[in-house]
Amino acid sequence: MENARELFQIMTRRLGLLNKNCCTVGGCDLSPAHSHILYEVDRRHNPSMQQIAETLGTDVTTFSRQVQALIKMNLLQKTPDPSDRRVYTLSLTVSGKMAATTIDTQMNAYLDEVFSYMSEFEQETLLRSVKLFNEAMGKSSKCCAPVTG
Amino acid sequence: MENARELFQIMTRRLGLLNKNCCTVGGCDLSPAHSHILYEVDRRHNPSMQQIAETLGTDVTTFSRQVQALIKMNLLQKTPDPSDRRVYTLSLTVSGKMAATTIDTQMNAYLDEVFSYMSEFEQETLLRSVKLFNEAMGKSSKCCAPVTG
DNA sequence: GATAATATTTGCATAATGCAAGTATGAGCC
DNA sequence: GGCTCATACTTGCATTATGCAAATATTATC
Repeated sequence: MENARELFQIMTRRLGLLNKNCCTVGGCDLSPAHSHILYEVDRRHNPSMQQIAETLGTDVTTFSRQVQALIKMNLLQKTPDPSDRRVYTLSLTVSGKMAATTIDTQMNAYLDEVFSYMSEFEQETLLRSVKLFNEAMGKSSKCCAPVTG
Repeated sequence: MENARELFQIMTRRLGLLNKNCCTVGGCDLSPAHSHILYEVDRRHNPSMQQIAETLGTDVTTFSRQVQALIKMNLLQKTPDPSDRRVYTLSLTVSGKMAATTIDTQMNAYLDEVFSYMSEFEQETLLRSVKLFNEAMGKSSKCCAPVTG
């Protein structure tokens, strides 16, 4: 396990599995895709549908349907933007906010458990490194460019 | 962007998009799922179907069909295990090996580009940290346990 | 040699995806 | 104002992906 790609491949695979497992929230069984949407809407301020879809790299039509599903589950709200009536603004319902928080807590709990196998110093180094890595990816123009954050 | 989950969420999203983009290899347009299979078969020695499916966290029946698709694309081979005829052993064809290598190269090239926005020291620290993190996840019993490597 | 366990495949029903086309609103220009 | 074009979002439709239950074939157990 020497080259960079290898390390990241294994890591993302594991985190992906984690994502699958951590999405069961109070009866509702959220797919990773749905969980990602809640996460992203939560961290933004009244984003439009298009913005979130682009950020997540999802086709808008697929995204439209995912949003419909989340609305039906009473986790998401769609509000028409008064300044441009073509646009819909997304926000979490109370249940949606709760679901997002629960998922976040579960994920962090799992990460804490993993961190227990690392020293304090190693943890901090890891988080600092990932932060720098994210920033570097943000600067890169090659691909994955639409992802902000 | 302060808690651990947040950092990893953003990172995996970006790397996921990268995976999507990097899978176009010589005409063949591989899905991330297919690419993961090639990757995993490549790094193992004649694994069984079950082993790979479990490692990737995929249902065996879904996996069986993914394998069929890759065989049809002439990237993968299925050989009956002489010592247990229930078992099929997977291996890459020459084209499959080539595809896997190409993807690996593309991914590493992209990562190199990203690394250009980081200092030598930061890169090394990142890779060392991720390695430790992977090992820690391997030790964790909570979830994602089946993933070896 | 009968029964249980394992590895893989197929049937089937469901869900996810994305392109093309449709609707509704806004912007630019005469 | 009114025509044309661009934009934000939704629906039709065909394709693909998914997973459970059941089938098949082989091996292990007793």
